[in-house]
Amino acid sequence: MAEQAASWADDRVLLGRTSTAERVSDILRGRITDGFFPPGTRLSEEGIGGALGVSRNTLREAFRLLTHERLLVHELNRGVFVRVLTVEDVEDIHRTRALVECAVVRGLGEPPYVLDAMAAAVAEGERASAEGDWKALGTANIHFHQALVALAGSERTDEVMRSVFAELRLAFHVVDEPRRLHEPYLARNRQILRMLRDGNAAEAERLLAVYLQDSLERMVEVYRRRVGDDGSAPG
Amino acid sequence: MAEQAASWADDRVLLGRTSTAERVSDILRGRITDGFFPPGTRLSEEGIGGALGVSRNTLREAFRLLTHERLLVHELNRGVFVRVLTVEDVEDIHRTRALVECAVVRGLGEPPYVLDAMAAAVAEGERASAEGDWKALGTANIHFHQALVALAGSERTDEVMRSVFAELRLAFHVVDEPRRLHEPYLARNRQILRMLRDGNAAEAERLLAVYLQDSLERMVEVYRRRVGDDGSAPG
DNA sequence: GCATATTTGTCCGTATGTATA
DNA sequence: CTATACATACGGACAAATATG
Repeated sequence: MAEQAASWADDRVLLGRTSTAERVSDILRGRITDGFFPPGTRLSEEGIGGALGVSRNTLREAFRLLTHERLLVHELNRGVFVRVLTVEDVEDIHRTRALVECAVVRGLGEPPYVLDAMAAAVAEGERASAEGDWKALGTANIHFHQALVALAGSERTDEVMRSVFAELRLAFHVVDEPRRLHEPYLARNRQILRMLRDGNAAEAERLLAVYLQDSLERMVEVYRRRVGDDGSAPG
Repeated sequence: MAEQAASWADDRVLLGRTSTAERVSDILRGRITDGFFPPGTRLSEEGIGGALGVSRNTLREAFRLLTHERLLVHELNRGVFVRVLTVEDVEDIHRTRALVECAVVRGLGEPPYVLDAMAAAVAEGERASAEGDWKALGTANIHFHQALVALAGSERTDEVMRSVFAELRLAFHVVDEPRRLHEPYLARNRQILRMLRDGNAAEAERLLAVYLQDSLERMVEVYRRRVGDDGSAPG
């Protein structure tokens, strides 16, 4: 434990800029989005703090950060848990996505557009699909939509949606049927990209709206089977 | 100081539900949006903690909450400051508003719409204007647009935009010409509300887009004079 | 440039309150 | 109802960084 603390200090000297709490939250965020801490898991202060060699106060700061990213829920005097999304959450996430993503496409100016990041995400998805790595395919799909949002050129919008997409990943870990959930959308992403390349933003927007509607329906269907209507959420 | 701590404890017994850090952050948020702590102010741990009768650890948690709401900026080993928005921030805020608010109006279904909250905000603005309370008029304008966003019925979108509007208020405190900044928009809000009442969402969206564009231009113009192009931001 | 005082970053120990077995 | 486990919040301590003279 003391040795761990020493290595932390070394890191700080090396890269200097971030606080201990931020680095702890980075680690935990990775564990959560990777599914190592599945939704519903309780993160005890003593357990995690001991394992990572940081004090409770520092760890609590990291918890606060992740709570505000909606990845953890904090129940007074009970502790923090990895968030379990309800069906209503999933629906609201898709509402927000539809609102923002379609507005981004509609707000595009004159073609041509800078589509490198979206093309890269499609390629990433094709690689993952060829290797049968469905979890990676889900990640690639999210990258595609993040790149789409980035076309708006708004830092705030990017950040907001990054957090929404992180929530979406929580839902992925609950249903855990990655192939059925992600494979059908690779072709659709490719199609949307093609429309944008052709400068046909209107058709791209239409495809995107249908895409999101379908995705929501399939998600809700599978989700209901898995967790029941109440979502068995702690809150 | 000890007496203050005792009163805190009493409060907790009374209303029971929220943590101390949350209540502290509520107080500080009020001080910031009221302009009591203007942008650029440094909030010392000792000073604030002593005044409010809470420990440093608790206060730091409150700071974290407000930092994630973008109201404070945290500089390593230097402390927390009330955020000073740059011109780029103001532009990005308006980009986000245009994207979301216009998308909300476009996404409205069949009329009639539930416009009570928007009507109440207009009435609030008329009252403030009649009394010459321009700060309150600015608040009423924000309430109008929050109510507009709420028409989408998305909890996440509401929360996201609440934070964006809180940032906007920071900019208000920098320019500090409240009448010039807020008075022209009361009539426009009334007009948008009328269009929605008539079920003419398309025209309402057009008016809204023009509104936001004008508002941004005026804001940037006044803002540049006040803080210079760099925004004199700490970060 | 240097020495000092101030402030933050991190951690610990502990008393109290709350939830649960 | 009691006992246990845990979270909340406080105060103190020391190192490290920053600000000040």
